[in-house]
Amino acid sequence: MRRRREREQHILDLIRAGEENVEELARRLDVSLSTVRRDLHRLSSSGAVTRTYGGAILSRPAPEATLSSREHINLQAKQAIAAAAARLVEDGDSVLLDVGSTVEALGLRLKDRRLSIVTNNLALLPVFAISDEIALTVLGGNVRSISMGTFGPLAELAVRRLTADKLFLGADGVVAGRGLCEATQEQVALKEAMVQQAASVFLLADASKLGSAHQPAWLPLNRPWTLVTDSGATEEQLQPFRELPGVTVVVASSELPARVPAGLEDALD
Amino acid sequence: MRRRREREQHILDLIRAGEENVEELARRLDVSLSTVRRDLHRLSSSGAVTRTYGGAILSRPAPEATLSSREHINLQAKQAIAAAAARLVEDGDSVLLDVGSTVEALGLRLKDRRLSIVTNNLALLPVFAISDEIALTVLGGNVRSISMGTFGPLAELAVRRLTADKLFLGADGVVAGRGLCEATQEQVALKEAMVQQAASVFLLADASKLGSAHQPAWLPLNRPWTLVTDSGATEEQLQPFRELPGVTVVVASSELPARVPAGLEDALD
DNA sequence: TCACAATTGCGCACTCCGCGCAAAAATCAA
DNA sequence: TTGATTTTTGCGCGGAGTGCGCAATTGTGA
Repeated sequence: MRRRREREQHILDLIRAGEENVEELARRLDVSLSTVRRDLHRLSSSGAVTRTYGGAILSRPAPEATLSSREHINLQAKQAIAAAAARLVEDGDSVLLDVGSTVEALGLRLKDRRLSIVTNNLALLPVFAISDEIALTVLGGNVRSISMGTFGPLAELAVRRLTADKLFLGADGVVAGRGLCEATQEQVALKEAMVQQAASVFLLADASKLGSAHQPAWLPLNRPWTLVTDSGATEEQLQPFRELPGVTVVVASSELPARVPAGLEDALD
Repeated sequence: MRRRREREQHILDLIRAGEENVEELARRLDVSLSTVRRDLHRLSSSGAVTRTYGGAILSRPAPEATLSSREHINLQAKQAIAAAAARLVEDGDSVLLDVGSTVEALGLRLKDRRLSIVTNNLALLPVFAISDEIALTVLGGNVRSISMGTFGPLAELAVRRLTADKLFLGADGVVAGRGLCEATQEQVALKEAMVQQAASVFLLADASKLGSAHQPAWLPLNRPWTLVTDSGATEEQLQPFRELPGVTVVVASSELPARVPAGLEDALD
């Protein structure tokens, strides 16, 4: 019976067109309340809608969920790195942001600053788009939904038309003397183009990435750059980087997670 | 009694940290169910949360709202146009999508198809990114948060490297013989580049746009194209377009909201 | 300390939800 | 076409969640 499928699609449309209550939906579709409830139950268990008391609304889009699952790995370390990196950015800077959850954490901390931002990180677009203090440019290209970023020839073409004061890179792994590694050559090619266009290069990598060489595509960093990592890194991990000429190492202390500063509570009203 | 304010903040935090039900909230805060319900009622009427059956979730952030407010203008007409336009797309097509709420409505209907999609419409990215049947390319450029799209030299540069079978354009106004108009030259310049790269051009415009010339930047359409509009258009509005050589007029009937074309239901799985 | 206002907890009537069951409709096979 | 099977639908019921009135409690200011 394909009527049910049609009806569920119809229900979705009606909900999209302004939140409707169960009674209204039943009247519009000329079916019983039970049927609407059953359909809504199906739609809500498939994640398309969220039930409310007496109705339903559209669920927020899925990307949130997939993002947040990755976000939660080494959350504290990433936040500490992001906080340290945010302190390296000055108002008025033009900043180039790569993909990766650590860079995303940095992006969230930059959203209220006055900056010129260029990125291929699609997850950050809604964050910056709200601000009118930020001049936002997005690199085009093919969208890889896993990493929520753009890559490929179009992205490289675009980045070569730009320059930036500061580049913040993510990586799957980083090894002193060999550079950083990623899963595909495509990702590396774009990072390489980015590196060429930036005055300063910062690599954000938590302790688990240091010395990790589990990916096949490599980008050597034959220029001065700064490694920003967290206090979970051992001295054995850090030493090789400290010895490299041109490399600066910044260790972010991951003491306390985000606490609202005293005296700010009133501003929340 | 400032305890209530504190408690409401606490409730918000708890909801933020994963959807909680009323019973759970009451237990955590060590207050009665009534109190939690009263607080939730306040929070929901102030728009901070949305009540669900037995609990509450965070309301979606404001940007959605501003989008949907635009979305709701002539909703039925836009949906009818989108439905008609969706029937013009065949599986396997490479499709170029412009910005605009009508084009967004079309995008939502294409999300489960097998297509190659190129767009500067940032609002559609989360829609397509979920699908693995869609090869998605985004045009880069400067982000205009009002229209949630990318524009400027980078976008034009990127689009000139691509071609598409079908282009679906939005517009602020369209006048027979003069073409379409937009608020800025930047928007028009990108549309012009798009038109040059597409084999077929479709302009999606509801009746309120036909004959409307309230914007200063114009793009003449000196090539065959198709106007897709809704049944709200009068014959006086349509006649000038019908008389133009090379222009096809499609009037979408806005009788019933959104019906999936027969034979497509299986593709929705 | 006392009066007043705000807040809280509880009971109650009401609404909404999910489930079981039987009728109706659609699908399939012969 | 006919009949058996599966799916869907509508209805009634018990249970869960909600909002409201009322009384008790707690905080506030004179």
